[in-house]
Amino acid sequence: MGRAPCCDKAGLKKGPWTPEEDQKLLAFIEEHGHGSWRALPVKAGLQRCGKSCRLRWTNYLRPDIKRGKFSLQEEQTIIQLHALLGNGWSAIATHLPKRTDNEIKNYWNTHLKKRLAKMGIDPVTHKPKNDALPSGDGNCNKSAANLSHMAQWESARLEAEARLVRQSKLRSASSIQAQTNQEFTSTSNPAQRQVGPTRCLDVLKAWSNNGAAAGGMESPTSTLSSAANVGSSNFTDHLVNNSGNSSDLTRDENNKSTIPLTSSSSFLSSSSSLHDENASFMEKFTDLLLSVEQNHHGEDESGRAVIDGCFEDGKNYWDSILHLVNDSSPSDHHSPEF
DNA sequence: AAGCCATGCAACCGCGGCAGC
DNA sequence: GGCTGCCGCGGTTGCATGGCT
Repeated sequence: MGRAPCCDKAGLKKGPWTPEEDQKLLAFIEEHGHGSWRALPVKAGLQRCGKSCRLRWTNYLRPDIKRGKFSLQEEQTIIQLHALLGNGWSAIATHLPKRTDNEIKNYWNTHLKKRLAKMGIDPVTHKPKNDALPSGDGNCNKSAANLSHMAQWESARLEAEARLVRQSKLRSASSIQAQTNQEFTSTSNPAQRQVGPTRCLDVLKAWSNNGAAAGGMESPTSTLSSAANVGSSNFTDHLVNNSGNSSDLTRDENNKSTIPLTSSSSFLSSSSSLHDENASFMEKFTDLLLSVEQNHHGEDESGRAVIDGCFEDGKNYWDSILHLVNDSSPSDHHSPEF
């Protein structure tokens, strides 16, 4: 079964794009916008299928694309968002301005996945590979359940935001030629502007404040599947109560769940000092990443030694991050309230 | 210098979701 | 409500490049 290939017609070119083709595509989109991708190749005089044109535009020709090496902050954001969203590259990409989902996906597969593996962390679950987490007491499990519930919320919210971004882009597509450069370079999309790379740290801080640092905290994704089994908890009650009025909530038709869309302002209380705390956190997490990076090309064993140093006494990946959060937070008064 | 291998990245492919009819 | 076509996403492939032997 399956759909017939969109461009199986003879005469349609495949493979690498030539500068001439790029120029044609660019010129056409700048003048007319892309409109229907299906019809674009003919109008633009290109012997390509619409799909190929869309891909070339979104992944390469778009003026807002930032190329080159990923910064450590971007890496951290990717890792953290991947822990929440899994392989939701488009959703992750909405939180990394100027990066495409394809680029992020490639970077994950070629760099970050390997690095996490080298750190002894399963890149899929973001848990230590030979994880032998103690079952802990009831409180610990409860905290884990609460926090995983939170992670589920955050994950759903991020996806909803990503969806809004996509819809917004669709709406603006028709007028793209009038604002091409400005729109893409300034990230005028409100949803996209709201969501800075540091927002994911809110979740980490929340985990921290919910006793995760007490040890044995699982990664969000690792518990997502079980989160649905968690009943209404104090935490989630607070979450709903504190999420502002009902206008802050929107119904996500795909996820069939109610999701706070006003970003961290409603989901987690944020304060100006959070940025400072994040900066401090980032510095320490950067050191952690760098220590791995510096051994990236070295022997596995030497690299492992550094990793062991970073994760001594069996503390897992998330504990380390959470400890960094704690250490970076001189006062938890500014932390999310629940 | 040549061959081999690993890596990175651009591009393709197939599928699912959604909207219009 | 079912069908069809389009778009976008995620997985995968294949080529280019650089490093090593």
